[in-house]
Amino acid sequence: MPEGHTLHKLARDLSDLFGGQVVRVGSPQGRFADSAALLDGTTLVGADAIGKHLFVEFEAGRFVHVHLGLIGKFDVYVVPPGPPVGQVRLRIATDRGHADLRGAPTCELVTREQIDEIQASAGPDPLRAEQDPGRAWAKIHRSGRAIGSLLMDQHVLSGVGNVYRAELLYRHKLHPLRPGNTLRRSQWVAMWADLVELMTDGVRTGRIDTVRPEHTPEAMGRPPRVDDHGGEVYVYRRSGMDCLVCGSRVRTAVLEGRNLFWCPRCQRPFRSRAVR
DNA sequence: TCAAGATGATCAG
DNA sequence: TGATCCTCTTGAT
Repeated sequence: MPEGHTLHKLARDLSDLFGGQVVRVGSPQGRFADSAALLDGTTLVGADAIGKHLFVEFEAGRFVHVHLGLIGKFDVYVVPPGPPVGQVRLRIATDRGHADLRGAPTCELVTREQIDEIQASAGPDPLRAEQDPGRAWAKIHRSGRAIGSLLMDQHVLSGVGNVYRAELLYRHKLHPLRPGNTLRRSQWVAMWADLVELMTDGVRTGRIDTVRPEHTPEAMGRPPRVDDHGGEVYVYRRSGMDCLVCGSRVRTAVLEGRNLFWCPRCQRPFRSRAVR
């Protein structure tokens, strides 16, 4: 589930397990073998995330940059390592635990300067302190692009993926195809505050829950359900199912190659009254 | 056993 | 806009 909260939780877990420790670093699959050899037996300083980018810092100013893409996984285990299972690109290990990276399109050694470049081009990240949501607003309110597209653009906003996009738009009663330049600043301020709260919760729990207590199936007198991505949501991957609030069929479409989900009644075009 | 699909991003045309 | 990369799971055959 590689949205921003996943990477921030990973950074925290890696720092907790390996921070300040001399670690063994390897690449069982072999594609990161040369770089891993440089890091093997050195001290892992800590890890940090910027949006969907993860940076693991080692001594001597060496950083591993990981991007999980659509299918990558970085699993952290608090048990000593056993034989690698599957295509493990990168393994970090001590006698206390290990972490295995699989499927990531990006796993590379980078310098501090390269990290600064990535950070400079990234939009504000709701999960980092002292971020300026006004930088995102400056792009949104000048753009005729769909808000559903702008929210996913990592140069506009860092860390939001398909699930948070669908759910944030639902919670703010915004149709995903509504142009960014038709939004009011007050709407964006509320959306940013909501993102900070939802994503912070996601880091804590490791899942995406967006349904307000008054809208849970239990509160609405409906049978409980389980979403297969491990979280309680309003519309994401619920196409053809009934909206939890109004009962309309949730719709789906493809926007810029990605699946879009919305409720046609709760999220009418050019209306913005909040669900709350 | 095989193909499709998945919570991303980049590049060529 | 479509192709490509990366891996694993699920469902169809």
